Amino acid sequence: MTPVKNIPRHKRLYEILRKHISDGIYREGDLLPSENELCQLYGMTRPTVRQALSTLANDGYIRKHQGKGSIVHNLSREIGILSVSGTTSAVGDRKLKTEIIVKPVLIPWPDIFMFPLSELEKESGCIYMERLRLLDGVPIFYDISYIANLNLPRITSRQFEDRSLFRILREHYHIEIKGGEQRIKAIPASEKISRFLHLKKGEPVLHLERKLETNNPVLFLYSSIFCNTEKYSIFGRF
Amino acid sequence: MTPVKNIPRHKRLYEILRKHISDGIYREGDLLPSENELCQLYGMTRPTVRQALSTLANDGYIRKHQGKGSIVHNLSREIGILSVSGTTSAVGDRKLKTEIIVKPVLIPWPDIFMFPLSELEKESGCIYMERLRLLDGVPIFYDISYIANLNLPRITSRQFEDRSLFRILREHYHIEIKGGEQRIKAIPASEKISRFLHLKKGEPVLHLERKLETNNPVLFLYSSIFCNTEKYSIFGRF
DNA sequence: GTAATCAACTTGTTATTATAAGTGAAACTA
DNA sequence: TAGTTTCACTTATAATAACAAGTTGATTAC
Repeated sequence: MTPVKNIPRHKRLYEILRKHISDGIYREGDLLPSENELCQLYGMTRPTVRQALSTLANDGYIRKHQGKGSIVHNLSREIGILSVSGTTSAVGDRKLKTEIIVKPVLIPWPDIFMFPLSELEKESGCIYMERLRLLDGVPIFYDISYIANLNLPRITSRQFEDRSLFRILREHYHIEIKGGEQRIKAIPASEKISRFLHLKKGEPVLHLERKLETNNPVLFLYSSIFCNTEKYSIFGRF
Repeated sequence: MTPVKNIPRHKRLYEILRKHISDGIYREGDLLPSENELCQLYGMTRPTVRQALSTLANDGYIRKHQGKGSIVHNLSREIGILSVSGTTSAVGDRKLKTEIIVKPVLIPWPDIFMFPLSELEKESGCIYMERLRLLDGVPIFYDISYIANLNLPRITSRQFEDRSLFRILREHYHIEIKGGEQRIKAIPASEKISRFLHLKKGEPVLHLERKLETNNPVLFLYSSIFCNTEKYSIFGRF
């Protein structure tokens, strides 16, 4: 199997440029090479290049200006979980450490769940886990994940310590996140949450309920995330 | 002045389809006409149609499936201020009533501001206003807006009651929102905020700090928004 | 009846070509 | 000098073409 070269060219260019931006080869405010230059550089035609640039712009890495060029716009490095977009999650994984609180277990779905579930999902049961994510040692996210138990053999016995859940799903099960929806609220911290996030009970906590869609049209990831936004903000772009 | 027909075809198709989805002509789960059918229907070629569909997909109105078609995905009707994208704001303006608390006034910028300001902005002063936005009579948003006083004659004397700020800027000043960034936090309600949002002091409030970019590269809109998320959530898609 | 195959449909990818429109700086004019 | 025009460059829009790849349902073979 040669899974390498089947990636479309515009996606490959997207990844190259995104990496260059992340790595600082192109820096904030820089003008990217013009579309025609990119065509020459990477041996593609303009529609292909434009598709890559359009995705980059959509993900907030660049901003396009007619008559001027594409300007790098990478100042998003707060906590970017709002944008999972694209093939790789835009989170700065570097300093974000993950602690498993409840290892993946197979349980029945909760009676009342934050999103409606399909029959198929209900039947197959739910893989459940709880994780705490720390930034520079400070607990920031308390993350409760739910996944339907659909064609995910041995997932409950995998090592989640360092790798992100997304990466495991991609590398072992060829599951890619395609998009999703979320609800955001400000709520008072419960006893449990306040303990994990080092807050007083009742203090404001950001609560996200997310449903992520995958390339498998019947498989969704659900998560309920509690954020301590005392020191950090959630950052988003649109 | 004939500002009508200069709108590109893909944008026009985008607006048509978006309206049809909003109006319920195409309903949740429906399959949109195929790309080739849309070509025939509206007399366009496939790249043009595809661009419109791509924007729709990006804004969350449809979801595309290779080999299958484009499926309407309109279940976003919570409070969609997270996505300003496109030519019109995706907010359900219908039931959202606006109350002016502080009419637009020209003031100097606050000494400490939530975003860094350019010299040009600092010099020109700041148009300031406060608005309360109610959904079905319940106060949901407390909205503090800041705009640099750049080529916006007579804006402090305009009627903001019903129309949205965005619409006024578009219709009178040809200013379009192109994108932006925002920070989200959960904070305890201050005395003032709790009064306006009908909450107790200290109760959790969602706080958004937004910087919106416009088609004028030196003009930005800033706003600080406090949301009562007790009954409603902020809804987003990605 | 069941399973495999195929055909007709869908969107995805890519190349080619042409023209429009915005930007910015150099050249030109008053 | 100050203002204007022009030009070379950028991205935006749009049509045309061909083939790849995923989906679905009907047909066929067993």
